[in-house]
Amino acid sequence: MSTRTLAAPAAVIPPAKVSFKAQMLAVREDAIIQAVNRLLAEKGFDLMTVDQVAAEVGIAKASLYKHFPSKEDLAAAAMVRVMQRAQAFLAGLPDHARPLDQLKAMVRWMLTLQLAGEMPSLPHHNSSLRTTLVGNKAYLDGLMQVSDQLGGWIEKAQADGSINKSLPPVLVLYTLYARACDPVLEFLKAGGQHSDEEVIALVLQTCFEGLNAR
Amino acid sequence: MSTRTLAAPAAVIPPAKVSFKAQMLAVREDAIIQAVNRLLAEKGFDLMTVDQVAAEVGIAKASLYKHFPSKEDLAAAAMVRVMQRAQAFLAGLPDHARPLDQLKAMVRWMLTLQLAGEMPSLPHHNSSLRTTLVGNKAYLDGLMQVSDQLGGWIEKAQADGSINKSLPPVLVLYTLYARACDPVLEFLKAGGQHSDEEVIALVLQTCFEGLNAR
DNA sequence: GTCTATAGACCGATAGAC
DNA sequence: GTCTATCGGTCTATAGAC
Repeated sequence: MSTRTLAAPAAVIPPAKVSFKAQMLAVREDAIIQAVNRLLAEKGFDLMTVDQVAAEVGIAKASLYKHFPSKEDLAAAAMVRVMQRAQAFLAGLPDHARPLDQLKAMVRWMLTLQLAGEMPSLPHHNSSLRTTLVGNKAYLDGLMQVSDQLGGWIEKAQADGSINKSLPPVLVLYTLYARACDPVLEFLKAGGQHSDEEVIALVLQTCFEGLNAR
Repeated sequence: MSTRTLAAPAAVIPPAKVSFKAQMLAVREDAIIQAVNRLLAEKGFDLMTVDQVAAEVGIAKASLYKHFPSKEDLAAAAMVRVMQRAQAFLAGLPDHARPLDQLKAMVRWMLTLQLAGEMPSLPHHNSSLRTTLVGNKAYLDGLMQVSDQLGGWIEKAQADGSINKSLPPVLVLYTLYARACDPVLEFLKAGGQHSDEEVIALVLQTCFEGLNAR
């Protein structure tokens, strides 16, 4: 990651060589992060071992530590990637849509990610992991940007009357974020009575419409 | 536990002695379970060590294994206790209330338990733990009874029009259960802007009323 | 004196780190 | 590929009850 930002200007060092090395690093790092992401989604942080990551990528465990100094940093890198994907998704949304629909689209994206087994699950407890995440600027920046975007839509949606004005915006934001680790998805999927699309539609409905009849 | 069910009739063995030993065992078992429950709520299963449990109870680790054959069984015992508390709470509810209010009362109870730091948090991943739980009759029985009770109220609430009839009852049940590990509580509490009672009221509202304006 | 339960050392495995 | 720490689980010497 830092190799790219610290790379010398193209005029000083032949761009092809630097770009090649950088590409190599980037490609392998991406493979690592993808493996970490998948394993985090499948087993969670605690049950994921660094050996499994190395095995899945097909490299030596020691090579992992050339890229990431600890298991916590591996998880953080996966979260950074998720944030980048989230930002990319948000950037691709049509900006003329209703704020409520933007929010629903975002939640739908998170639910889809979770059902696809690509949503990392980190334990809320575990102080070392939290410390690493809080100290990761890329992650925090991504989280802040996403939160700002969503927060803006929330306020707009409350202003236009589509979201309950009496709810604190931060509650709405947290409630949306919580869908990223909603166990209801897993339960419903395990029941086998509904397709993925139905599961998503149901959870979206309970999230925005609630359980009460209208 | 089996000592009591296998105890000889009072006429054969002095009841005081048996009762004393049994009481000792029961009291200590309860202390163990209480400690496990607290540690499970505070740190989660993976970060809880049996040494910590022994230290908190004030007994030797080996003594723990006189009562429970494994760490997983410790967690299961804590869950059994939670289920018993849930059943006791349900039994204490006025049976003339509206089904919707019964459900809300139950969710409120779960949220209160969580805020009090008494709701064990178990990792959904972790096959050995799941195996132990599935094999624990007391836990399964408790879960089934609670689910039957809630399921009955859900159907009644849908029949009387207070809960959305288009939602599968099992979705409603899972959505209620999910409040037991809702990260929104933790987030809101960390924000420090709301009292516990406000947090509970807000989460209850989003759960039943949703985020949309009515 | 015997028997049980305890305390605390101890072991083996596993996983993170280098 | 090794080193070390940690943790789940066991073993043994001992203290205290009867």
